[in-house]
Amino acid sequence: MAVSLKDIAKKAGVHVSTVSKALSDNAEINIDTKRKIKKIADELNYVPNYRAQALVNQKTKTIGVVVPYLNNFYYSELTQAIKDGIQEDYRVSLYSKDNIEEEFKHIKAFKSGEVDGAVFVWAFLEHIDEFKELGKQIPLVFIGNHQVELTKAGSIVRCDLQEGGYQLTKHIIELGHKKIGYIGNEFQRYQGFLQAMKEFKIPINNDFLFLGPYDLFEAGLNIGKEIIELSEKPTGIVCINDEVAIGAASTLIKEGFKIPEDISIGGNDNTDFSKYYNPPLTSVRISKKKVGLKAAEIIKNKLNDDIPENQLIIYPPQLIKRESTAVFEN
Amino acid sequence: MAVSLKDIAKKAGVHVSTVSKALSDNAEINIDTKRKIKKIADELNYVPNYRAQALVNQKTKTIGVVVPYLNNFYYSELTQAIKDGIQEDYRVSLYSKDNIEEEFKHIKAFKSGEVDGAVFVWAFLEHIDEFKELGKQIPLVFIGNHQVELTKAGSIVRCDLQEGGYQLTKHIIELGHKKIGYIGNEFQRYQGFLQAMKEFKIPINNDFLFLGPYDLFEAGLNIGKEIIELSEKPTGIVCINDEVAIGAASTLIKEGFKIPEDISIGGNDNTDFSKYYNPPLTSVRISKKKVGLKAAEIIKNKLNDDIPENQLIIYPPQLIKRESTAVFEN
DNA sequence: AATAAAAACGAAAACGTTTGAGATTTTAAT
DNA sequence: ATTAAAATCTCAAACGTTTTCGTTTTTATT
Repeated sequence: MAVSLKDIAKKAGVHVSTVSKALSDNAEINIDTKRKIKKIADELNYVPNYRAQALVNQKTKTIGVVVPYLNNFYYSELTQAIKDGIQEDYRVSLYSKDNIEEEFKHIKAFKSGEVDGAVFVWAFLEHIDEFKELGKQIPLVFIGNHQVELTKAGSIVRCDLQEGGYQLTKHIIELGHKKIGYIGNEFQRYQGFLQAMKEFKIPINNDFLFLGPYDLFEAGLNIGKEIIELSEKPTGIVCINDEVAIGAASTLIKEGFKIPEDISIGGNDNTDFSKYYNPPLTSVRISKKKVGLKAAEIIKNKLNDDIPENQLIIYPPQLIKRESTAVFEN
Repeated sequence: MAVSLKDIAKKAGVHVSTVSKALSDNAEINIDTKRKIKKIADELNYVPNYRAQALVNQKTKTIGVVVPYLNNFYYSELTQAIKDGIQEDYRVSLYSKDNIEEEFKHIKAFKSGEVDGAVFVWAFLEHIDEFKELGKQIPLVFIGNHQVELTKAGSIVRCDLQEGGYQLTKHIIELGHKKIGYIGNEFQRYQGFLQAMKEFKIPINNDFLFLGPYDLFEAGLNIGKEIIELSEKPTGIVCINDEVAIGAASTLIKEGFKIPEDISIGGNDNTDFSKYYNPPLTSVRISKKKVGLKAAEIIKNKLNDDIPENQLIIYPPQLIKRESTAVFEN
């Protein structure tokens, strides 16, 4: 069906290897022969067979990107950034994972050589041994993970989420709030929250803590309902991300609460829409773009045999104060 | 490095072909031999070489998905849906395109056999000839496009955007608005807008028309500023999508306008966050999930040689009335 | 016990490239 | 004109599978 080197060779009256070399501008082929061969290739609309090239070159020219899912601003922006950094030189294969087993499946697939390198977003630490093994075969980059152990398998690129959680909490404390809640379960950010609370000696009320795998609008919406039920309510809330913050805000607003007058709410990730929300959402910016591009850069460098040692790169977060947080007026 | 069939064969004292057959449970291999070979393969941690399989089977087990970009709810939700429909059986390679040339590059790459099938989201009609050619090689699905001509190259799955634009406009008209604006440039939706305006004999004021490639928050924000500058302002605005609607709303709200009391705004796509916005955004639901899953299903069916004819599938839209649109009070 | 049939395995080609070594031709140097 | 060197091309192996066909061994049939 598709035209191959053989077809060109036949038409040009030369050997396949000559054609191959001519098309790759090999110096040992006569310039006239090259011209002739290229012309025929053009006429026949020749495109090299990807599968054959992959086999003989031992490369698929593909980078695998394993990400939980896409319909979430944090992940989609990050994924886009990784892609932007890679697309010129490599194809990007996308793999989502709802659970540990799916990630394991992908690791195994990668061992079969279907990608030249891989980026894991929030990898499961349970796979540390598999990662170490895979890391010997192809370059790996982990995004988000804070476990230094992973540098034995690949490089790590992340933002300082603890510092982000700390800054946001501190900001709310400095606005005069004493009754502060937390929604979500990301370890580092929660540590930052605790750090600030401890530093400023703010007592922690367990009723204000909603620790769980909450990261969607709907989760925020539901927690908002729970907050409304509380007899004593927090006046400031630190949310694991912007979706949860907006989900919670939407419930509170619907029930007549004013933000920030009645309750201050802060998000995380500074996703695109946070500044367009009503009110514009205070959030912690983590450079998804920088992180994604850096991950791409590291992978590409490793594939070019530069910088063989694994790196650990941490970007600082930045608190973006907007109008969803305000001074606590008694 | 990686262990191959040859390694297993050597250890088992049999021929490679025997190993290959044994591992694929071919009936002509003795059950004991199979057991023995499988055990050795297990011990050696064998995984079949993807690249070799791709070459000999003439299949990459990969579907290419070409989408403008990801950091936009419409595209990311759609892409996720396509992936969900495909992932079990095929890998998903993602290709973004900022412009025509990039799409052309992808088409050419697909001709080289790097994917077994492809989904194009909002394909450029300029490539119709290339699509027809590629369509002979691998199954194609186009999402969003309304040009029937494309069915000569592949199947089309889309929502009835004109009907959506019509319904939304009609809804705003029926709320009593006479001064109605439009932001965006999608052909079908704009046709729906015009259709409703004509049907209800509402005069069109060119000052209220903002026709351009606007589909991001920021574009909406900027148009919002332009609207504020107008001496006579529209009281109802139909937006090409939710991002533009929210961008425009954010400016208007910032400048003291009340939504919907002063201006009604309607979006399109019914993206996840529209119902969480303040106020919750009236929007037109188009089933990104249904569309994505259907596209996946069609591709898979074609690869299984079922339903060889190209299809044209159109899903109806659904107007979701929320609180960003209200009766026009003079 | 002889023959046919079935079962189990091996040999080799094929997929379409790339690449290093070898063969041939041309050019340069004496 | 002879030889060396350079240029140009061909050969063949290799990448790691799958698969068809052929060969050998085992089992069944009379």
